[in-house]
Amino acid sequence: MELSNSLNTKQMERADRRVGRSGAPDRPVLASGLLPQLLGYQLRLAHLAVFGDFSASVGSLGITPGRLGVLLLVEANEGVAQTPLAAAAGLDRSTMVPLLDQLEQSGWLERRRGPDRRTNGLWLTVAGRDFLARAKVRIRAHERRIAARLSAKERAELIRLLGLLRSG
Amino acid sequence: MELSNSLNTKQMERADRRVGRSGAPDRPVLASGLLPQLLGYQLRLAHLAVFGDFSASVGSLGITPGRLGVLLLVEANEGVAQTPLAAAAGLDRSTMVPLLDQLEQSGWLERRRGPDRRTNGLWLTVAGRDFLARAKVRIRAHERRIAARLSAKERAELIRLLGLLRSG
DNA sequence: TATTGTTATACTCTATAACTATA
DNA sequence: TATAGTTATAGAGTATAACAATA
Repeated sequence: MELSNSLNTKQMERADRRVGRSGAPDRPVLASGLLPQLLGYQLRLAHLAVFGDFSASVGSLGITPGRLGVLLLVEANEGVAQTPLAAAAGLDRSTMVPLLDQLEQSGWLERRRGPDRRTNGLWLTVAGRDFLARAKVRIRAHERRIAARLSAKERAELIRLLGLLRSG
Repeated sequence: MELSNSLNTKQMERADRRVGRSGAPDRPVLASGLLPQLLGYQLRLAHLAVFGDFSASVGSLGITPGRLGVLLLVEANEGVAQTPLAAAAGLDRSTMVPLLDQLEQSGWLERRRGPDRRTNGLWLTVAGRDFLARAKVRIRAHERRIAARLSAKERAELIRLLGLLRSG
């Protein structure tokens, strides 16, 4: 899953500047050598462009893509404990602690003591639901933007090919 | 370019465990909610899988993908100064300093005083060339592995679609 | 004055190991 | 003993600001 590992604010700005919608990326004057022939490199550039747009769009709501991803996971699994949530997000459970602290401080989720009293169940607050509704508007706009040059068929084909890559 | 920002050893191992070739990824028991429908998320998973394979393959040579990328850029632009190299790699020039220190300590490149005596020209050493030759063998094997499930036509189509995404 | 490489410093994201409370 | 959450700590990768040398 690996929802975190997200760009921070500064990195978002740099990614934006480099690959954003403001026209041509400021291409290095340097030769790129072997790099452009590599599938992984092309994948990285595309990921960077898409993720940069996502970060800029979602970031202005005051959250990073990683934290938003965690919030979406909690939405889909209300009452989930921290350790399985961390596993689903591809993070260590110790890494999840301060991340959840922040989401809790923002008032978007809360920890409730579970039946097994070692665990915390995670629940969205009303504010958290409101926030997610607003975030999803941004997400939809983002999806429209990045897929603007693809037909529905091409979009589906891209997802299929990405899946093949992943299962390789 | 953004060659760095690479996975470290620990992250490589985790990525490997999660998406590697050892069979099924250990899927979270959790519902994934909105996430799987997002193009950016699918892109991220594919990138993670490919980058994990690349890291594992290249990492056993004692270098991170980010540093190897810088080495490839120097190969394609011998004599380049630090600042334009940093720009091409998407890094700050201050970030490039310790990175180049390491490559220099590994004996793969050297700084030579340029005609403008404020600058260092960067040059591969003989050992650096040898190393790159070995690394390229790994890179080719990696490309074969990740594209194993794609026909030549599909591979080309994937690159085309990724390009469309990027120029969106 | 401006630029290059450098240093000092700090921030983000992440992990491991050890602690505590519960089981 | 084992597990869940937490804390303390560390490391990788990155940036900004300020400095010395050179232009």
